[in-house]
Amino acid sequence: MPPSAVPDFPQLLRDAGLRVTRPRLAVLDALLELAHADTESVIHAVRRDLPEVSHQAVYDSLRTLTAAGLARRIQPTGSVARYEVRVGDNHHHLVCRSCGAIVDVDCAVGRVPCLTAADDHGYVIDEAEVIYWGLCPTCSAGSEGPPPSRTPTETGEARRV
Amino acid sequence: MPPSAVPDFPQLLRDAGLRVTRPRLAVLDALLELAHADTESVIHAVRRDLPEVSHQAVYDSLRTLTAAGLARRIQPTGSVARYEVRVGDNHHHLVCRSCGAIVDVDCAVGRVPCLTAADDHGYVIDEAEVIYWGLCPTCSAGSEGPPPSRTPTETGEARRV
DNA sequence: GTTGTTTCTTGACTGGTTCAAGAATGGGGG
DNA sequence: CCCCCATTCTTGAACCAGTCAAGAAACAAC
Repeated sequence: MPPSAVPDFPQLLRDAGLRVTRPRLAVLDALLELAHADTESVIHAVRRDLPEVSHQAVYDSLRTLTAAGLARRIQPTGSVARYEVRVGDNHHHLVCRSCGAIVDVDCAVGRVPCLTAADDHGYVIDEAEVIYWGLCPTCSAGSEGPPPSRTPTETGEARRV
Repeated sequence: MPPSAVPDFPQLLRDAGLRVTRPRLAVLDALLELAHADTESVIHAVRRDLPEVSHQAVYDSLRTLTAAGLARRIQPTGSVARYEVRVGDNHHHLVCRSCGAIVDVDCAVGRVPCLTAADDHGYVIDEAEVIYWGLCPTCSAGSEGPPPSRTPTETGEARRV
């Protein structure tokens, strides 16, 4: 993918066999802008362009885009569903136990990391999802108590792995 | 840990500074028996021993045990919360996209897999959680349609990684 | 045994997500 | 360029895992 090129969303939708609708384009724009947005954030962003879209349209679009592989849905334990546009690289996520902030991290080992499980139990594996848990710089600095901007996600003491 | 030894749950609770109550012991027994049980399954299992426990007691116990590190909570995207007793090894999970079945897999690479992120972004990382997604033998055999025993977790075509 | 704190019971409630019926819209064929 | 039909969106209600709150019961130290 050319660096910092704006994706041709209408074409991507057509390639996936989906209709090109304004809600879907607005949702894709919102995902591109927001990074790890929950559904509510997406709804708000979409309504800046299209004030009249229903929340249901956003839910439907997110589901359709996810099923088509244009978006990716993640849901760290204790969090609501979050979405991101699916870019070509296989990156993973780093989640703060205290404030829930999420950042992307590249694969630890080359391009395809722990993809091969030690024993596949007969499963046909198509994806390895990795979530690193810890404390973000802000939360680990003021140990314990800096006011979380989000609902603390099952706050617990950090455990050794 | 001695192989196939029954854990001394009362002692484990005391060591964690928790009171030894019958609901908690029953929850631990249920987790040991069930493996990746959702809350409803735990409630049913617990009520075989203690018919009168409230669902709230189970929720509280699961939260407390998780916070104390005696249990582990996982929540694959699209699924409800599931719990397992926390054993010493650092294993991961293999989830069927179609029927939601979950099995354990050992670490891919030695004992600590992709634990070290390529860039920690200043986070203090304490755990790496790996979920492999795919189709279980049953679901991949009858391609598409064998009646899922559970709610299909956001069924989508298998994607390449 | 007594006492004080933690935990459990009961019952109501929340909020993210889904369901359902009908209106609107996108896009290929005429 | 317009028509038509399947797909998609709007509206409004419902669902359900999980949480909150107040009082009763149980655990554990003395």
